[in-house]
Amino acid sequence: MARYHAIKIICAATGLTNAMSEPRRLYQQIADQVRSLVLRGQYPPGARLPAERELAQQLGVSRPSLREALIALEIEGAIEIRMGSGIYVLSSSKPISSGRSLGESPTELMQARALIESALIVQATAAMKEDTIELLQQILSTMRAEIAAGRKPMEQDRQFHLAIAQQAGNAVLAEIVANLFDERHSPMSERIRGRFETPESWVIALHEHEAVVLALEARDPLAAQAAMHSHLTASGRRWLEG
Amino acid sequence: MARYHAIKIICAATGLTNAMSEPRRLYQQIADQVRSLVLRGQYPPGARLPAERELAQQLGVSRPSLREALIALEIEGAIEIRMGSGIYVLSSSKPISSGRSLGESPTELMQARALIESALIVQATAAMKEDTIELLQQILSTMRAEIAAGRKPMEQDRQFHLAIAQQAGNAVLAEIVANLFDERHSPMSERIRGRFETPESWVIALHEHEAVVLALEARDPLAAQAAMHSHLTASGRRWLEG
DNA sequence: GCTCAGAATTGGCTTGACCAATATCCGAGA
DNA sequence: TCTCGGATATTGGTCAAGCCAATTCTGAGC
Repeated sequence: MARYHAIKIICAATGLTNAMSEPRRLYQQIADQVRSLVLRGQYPPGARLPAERELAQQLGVSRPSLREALIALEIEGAIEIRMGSGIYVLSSSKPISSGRSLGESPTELMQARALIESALIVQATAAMKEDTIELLQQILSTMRAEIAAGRKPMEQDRQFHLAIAQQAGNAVLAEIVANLFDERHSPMSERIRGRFETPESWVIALHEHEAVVLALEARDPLAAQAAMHSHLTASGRRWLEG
Repeated sequence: MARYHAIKIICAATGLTNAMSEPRRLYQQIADQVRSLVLRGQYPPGARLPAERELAQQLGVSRPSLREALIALEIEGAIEIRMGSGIYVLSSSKPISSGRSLGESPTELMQARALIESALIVQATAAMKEDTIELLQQILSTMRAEIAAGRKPMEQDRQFHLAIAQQAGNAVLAEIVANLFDERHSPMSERIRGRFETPESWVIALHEHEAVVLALEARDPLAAQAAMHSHLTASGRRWLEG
């Protein structure tokens, strides 16, 4: 009884409906709620959140469920829980304490990709073969079809970046590029991802990919580097800001 | 009552005493327990863990506490929880850059390091703090002493590259740099290494490191990039050709 | 004004229960 | 004998209420 009530409240506040959103676990929804409270500036860094009992009641959920969400946020590094004292918002910038390398920030992940793939594509341009360019164009073609069909061309995206990396002829770098790409879909990252995967954002991403291929066709290393760097930084922004 | 019993059991199994170990939260201790069960091979990737109720009883803790630990492990990507089905062990999450293939090609490994660290040091130069430069000089100083004493300043070498990587302020990139460095000491790589580690070659490497620091002191990104790239390619040559 | 003990607050953890999703089993029908 | 479908058991998801422990607050006594 109370449960359905709570979910309804949460979904309404999040702008989701029960029907379309795949039923995420309650603690994830609660974590989103609390995160948005913080991001909304209602609780600035250093501030203390309401007590667990109160916050649970305020969100219409039970205390154990709230606690699960708080643990998730604690692992992310968004809050700090001090026994007997309260729940405190940490500064969004990475806490000095570190240690928890688990909380890899999406920002840093995309920065790393931008740095590595930008440098890589310079070498790849020099070694670029006609075959590879055709492959890239074919990937883009499939990407267009997927978008038109309302699907997410995630796999094509991966192939695109991997094909370029492989063209540089260094298996170590290619593996790093692949791993960094896949990292975006780790459980951690999935959770943080907002509603960034709209059809519109994929269209924009498609155009950025096309710009990269154009530079490659022209055998222009610097243009390719600029296009790739621009794509990955923009992609990171979309990912985070929705 | 039951609670103290549980903590005692856990601490005994973990080899900790209540007195000396700062009392970590229970869910963290439980997560460690489960993690060790998995690492011990008792539950290989893909295997299903006991049900929550059973596992909780087995570890001597309550179900909510166990659930908190499972959520932490789920976020880490160590396990997957499927509603109504069970808790499954995921393939051990790989570090961002690792894997057996890395060590198999020393040439490519050093090329990758050259590309990444060269790009990285450009950003690091901009963010370089006086403290870090002093740290680097201190590392070089120790390096000189080690060489003079006839030892191999391997650890100082590692610290040097890591300190620069960390200065760029990106944990993901820093981790990659560290992993690539360590990769050189994999069994495979060790075997390939020739006479590389003569005192003379270490002296040359020391001078290359000094050139990097000089460029950093001058706040000259391009010079730093050139020095780092030159160092790593030369280092790769020495490693292979002896 | 300061100190310190006790009360109030707050997180930590447990017990017990019910709901919902999934898996399993077993019998009816082909 | 095999297959299919539904009843049943298993398993995760969530809630309610309560007690313990750490911290903070309060006020009496100095």
